[in-house]
Amino acid sequence: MDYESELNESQYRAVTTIDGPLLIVAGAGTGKTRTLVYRVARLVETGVRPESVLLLTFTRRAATSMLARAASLADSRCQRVSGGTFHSMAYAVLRKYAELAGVERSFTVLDSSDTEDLIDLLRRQMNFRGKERRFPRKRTLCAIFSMAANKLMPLGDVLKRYYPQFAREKGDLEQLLNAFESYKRERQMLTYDDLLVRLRDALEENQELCQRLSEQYRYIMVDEYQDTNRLQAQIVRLMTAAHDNVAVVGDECQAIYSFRGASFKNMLEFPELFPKAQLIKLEENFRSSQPILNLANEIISDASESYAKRLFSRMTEGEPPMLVSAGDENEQSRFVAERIEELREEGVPLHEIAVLFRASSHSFDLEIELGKHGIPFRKFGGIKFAESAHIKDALSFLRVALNPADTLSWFRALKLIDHIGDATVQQILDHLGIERREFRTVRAKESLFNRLKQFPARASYKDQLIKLAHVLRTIVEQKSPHAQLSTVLRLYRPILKSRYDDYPRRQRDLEHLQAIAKRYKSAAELLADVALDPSDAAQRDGRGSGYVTLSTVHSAKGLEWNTLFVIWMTDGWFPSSRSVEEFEDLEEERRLLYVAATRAKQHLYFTYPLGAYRGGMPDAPPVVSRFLEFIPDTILSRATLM
DNA sequence: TTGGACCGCCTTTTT
DNA sequence: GGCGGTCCAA
Ligand SMILES: Nc1ncnc2c1ncn2[C@@H]1O[C@H](COP(=O)(O)OP(=O)(O)OP(=O)(O)O)[C@@H](O)[C@H]1O
Repeated sequence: MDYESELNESQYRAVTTIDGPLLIVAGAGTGKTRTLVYRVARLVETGVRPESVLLLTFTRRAATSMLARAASLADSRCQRVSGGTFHSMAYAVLRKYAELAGVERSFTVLDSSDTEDLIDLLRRQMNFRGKERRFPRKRTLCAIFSMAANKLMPLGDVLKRYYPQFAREKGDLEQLLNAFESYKRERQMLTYDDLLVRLRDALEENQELCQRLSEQYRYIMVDEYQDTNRLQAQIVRLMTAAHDNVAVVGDECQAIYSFRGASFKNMLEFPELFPKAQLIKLEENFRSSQPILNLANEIISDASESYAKRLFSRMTEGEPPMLVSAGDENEQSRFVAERIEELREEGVPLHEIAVLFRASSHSFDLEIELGKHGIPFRKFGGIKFAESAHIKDALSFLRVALNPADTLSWFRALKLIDHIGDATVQQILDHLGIERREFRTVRAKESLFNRLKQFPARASYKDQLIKLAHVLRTIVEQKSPHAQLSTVLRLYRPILKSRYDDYPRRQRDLEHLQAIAKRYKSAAELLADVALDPSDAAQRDGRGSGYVTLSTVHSAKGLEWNTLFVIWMTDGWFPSSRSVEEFEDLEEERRLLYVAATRAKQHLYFTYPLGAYRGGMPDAPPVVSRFLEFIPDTILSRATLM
């Protein structure tokens, strides 16, 4: 391939600078992703073993599509390059080198709702209630603990800095954290954060592992480096100990994940971690027309911590972005739907159109309206398939069968039976001796599940409990996750119907889950994939092109569309009213809007409803987002729907 | 011990 | 409009 004609001069330099540490700093749409794709292709073409190249991205979806592009551009061997998120890579490494890393190979991955449930369970057991003071709720607890892990900060510092209102609970929180950590360790459960922490610890403590990993991965690339955290930076440093071959790309203006412990300071600190680092800047935007970039520059130039970059493009022609005020929410939805219909008639393919919003619930009304207009759409972000209750219910049986020490899943499965609550589950687990023994072999598991039938059960739930025991026994013997799910569903379907009014929808989800399960040979793989990728696993199939994309701005990162709508540009919604108090939070909202605006290639609309609607800023009439309010008409034209 | 009724608080972004 | 906590009947 002729790399020089496909890339501009600095991109070409980034692609051909192969050895040693490299920091690529670049604005939106300047070809960072393209550069990484070509860099992968180039490495493979010059004879580097594809398996020794590692591409770390923000979602697994991004990695898959980048590798597919590299393969189609150059060499099909690019498909064999290792790609994924830090978390999926950590999972793979911990499984592969379980002994060296000091974990059981059969460890369970807890997704965020499992983690919340576990913390809730422990909090209740430790009984912090009854106190006058308010104790943080489970979501907040997870966020606090996660922040400490990802920012490498002691709990006390996290409290002082981000949660001063709970600083007085430090003692109790530390106690809870300790209980949480030992509970997970005893049962070989790893949260998302643990995947990274345990990998880091293993790399630090075990020279051999460190050595073997740096040999396995000779060339490492990290996309979206501005949204990595310090823990991830440590991992990158340790994994490249033997060769320093690492290229990271990022844009400080697009840092939008600080709520998850990420910090764009990683970009600034990269040269300290890798003193030999070369710096390459990409400046020309290839995505958007200049009028769109003018608006983006305007949004970000108001930033109080002024970023020096200004985006420019050779596509100087184009209409300026438009700000449209609607009477109420539904008028906003109708405007978007009707405009999409017009575009469709003009021949714009639906996959070149997207609607973005700050929070996933903001699109509910639009979803109904698009339905009425017969416009197919797909939604990204928000509630995840794998985190809905019915999917977790069904999978909890597979988890128990795989790892009977997974008490969390026992609670979930047993409590599906009427008249069994927390107390009864605990009695059952005591009866089974779950906490004391190990159950690895099929034999041991079978006799365990048989013992379930001998539990002195009350008449009110005895029959159901025996059925459940039978289901568990059966699925231990079954190999394929598809067959196992069929067994589970025989028990679970009636329960589903009695519990949920909207069971037809949920039943369809379960059928979908079964279809997904067909792709897997073992329950362990299925469960890991579902946990590591709670939304994608369900959406991987059928990447058709005949639909409009609806997405949170966060999930739209790195993507681009010809025509873009950003809805709910009402102050209090975007920026979110919860982020306007703290300066740093507000700046992150601004960067978020910058990310949104720079997704558009040619047409960009912002809409906001004027009609009174509760929420956002209570008791105040809705006004347009402070980020757009004072932008001159020449840069952002205005229209009102009537 | 479970589960239903009631009340008050909070409401985001994701691996 | 949902979730978490509390109170009470069965
Ligand atoms: N040298 C080039 N010649 C032609 N088109 C290019 C070139 N570089 C990038 N592009 C195109 O510009 C668009 C933006 O590129 P890309 O997605 O790689 O940018 P990015 O820096 O990753 O963007 P962002 O950070 O905003 O997600 C893509 O459509 C890409 O194909």
